[in-house]
Amino acid sequence: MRRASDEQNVGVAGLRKAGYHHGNLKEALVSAARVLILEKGPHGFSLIEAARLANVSPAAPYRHFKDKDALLAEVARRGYEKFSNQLEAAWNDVAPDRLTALKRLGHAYLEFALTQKAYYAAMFQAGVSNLDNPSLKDSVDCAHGTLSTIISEIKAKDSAGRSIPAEAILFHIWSLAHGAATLRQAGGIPALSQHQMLDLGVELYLKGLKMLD
Amino acid sequence: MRRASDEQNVGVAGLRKAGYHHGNLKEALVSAARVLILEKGPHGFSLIEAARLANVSPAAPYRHFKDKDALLAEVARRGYEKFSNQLEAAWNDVAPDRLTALKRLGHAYLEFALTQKAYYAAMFQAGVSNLDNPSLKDSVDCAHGTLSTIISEIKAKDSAGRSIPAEAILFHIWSLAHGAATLRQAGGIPALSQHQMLDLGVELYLKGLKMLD
DNA sequence: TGTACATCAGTGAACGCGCGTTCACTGATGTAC
DNA sequence: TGTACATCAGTGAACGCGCGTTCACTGATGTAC
Repeated sequence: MRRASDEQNVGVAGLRKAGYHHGNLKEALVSAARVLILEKGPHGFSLIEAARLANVSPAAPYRHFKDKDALLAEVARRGYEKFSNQLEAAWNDVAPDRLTALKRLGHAYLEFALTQKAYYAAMFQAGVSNLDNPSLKDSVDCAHGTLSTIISEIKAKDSAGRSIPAEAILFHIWSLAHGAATLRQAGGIPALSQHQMLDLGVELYLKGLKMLD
Repeated sequence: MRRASDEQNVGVAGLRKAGYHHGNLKEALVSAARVLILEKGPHGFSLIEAARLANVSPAAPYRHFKDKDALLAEVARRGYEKFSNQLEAAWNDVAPDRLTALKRLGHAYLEFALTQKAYYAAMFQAGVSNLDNPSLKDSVDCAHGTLSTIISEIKAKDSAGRSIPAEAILFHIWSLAHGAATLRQAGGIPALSQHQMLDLGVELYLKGLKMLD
């Protein structure tokens, strides 16, 4: 059987098990959770199933995670870390101007959503409740920090000369990228790929802006 | 206790129960489902809990719905109907031009997402599986039909004179509206309301277009 | 209008299920001397 | 290097829970005559 996870780089990191001790169970559980989240969504996966996928008894995960939510939160935490890094890289990539950087940012966002569906789901579909987790909160703050840095570098006005809040611009780009990410799975428009759809949207949107580099 | 449902017009339609027969159980179950979806999301609600909310035994719902998914699908079906009507009304509302109509369409979308959270969740967060349900499929098709009509009336080019696919424009507006709808619940930008955020986004986006009325 | 009866829309008890979590345990590993 | 022992990371059986669903039933309603 070909699993969806094959296309998503959700390897079986540490899924091997030699003897009584697993050796790498924490990693194996995170991998298993990603596979299951990919298949059934962040609400559909179960700790017992993750343990099964890691060839381990149902009680074993409790040596590494306080409870089911803690595992889910760990997946989300790693997602935010990776996300933050990729957005930062896209923004800092040698770009001729801020406008191009914004486009790249949008595509980096879309790329993350498409290639890291499990992380994406854990981050944005798992419900707000896991903000309780302190180490997850740190990662979210870190991602927000990255975005804040980006925001602070954006200066823009519209064609009438009114200045536009940088947060709003970032948010609009985010909306277009998030929308494009949702396009395929909701039965989309065959003529345009998701990246093309995003590109067109951002292109038109940015025409309404005057970027001050 | 003040429930979230108070703000969402999720009444207890038909929740009364006189004697042995309920009299309006189907409606009561749909209402109950909306309340529960609002509180716990489309995956978090249970048929038994809906029955409880309608003051009825756990087996009673099966006189009106084949199974749990059928109830969820009925909620989604009604959502699509209402959605379709509201979008159509917004588009057909006496508008000086297509450009204004597009803005109104975006706001109608946002308004629906904000005031009908339970329907919205059942429609767009409940997973694709319920497309199996034929009467739900009809409603989805109906909504798509409404959008198709709208699309067919849009003719636009960008500033360089290249014509832009109408579906794409609609999709970008949808993305911005959907994004704005997600804004509050994801801890947003205090300075701009959701409607203001959408307005700004659509305004800038449409500047990049030349609408041909 | 009254009665007989089919049909409808409930009841409540029961089922099997998978889940999250706990517990006493045990085997492997690492460390002090 | 060898031994004693603490600690770590597993086991597997068990628990209580709420769920979806089924079943034989029963009370209320509607209809034919």
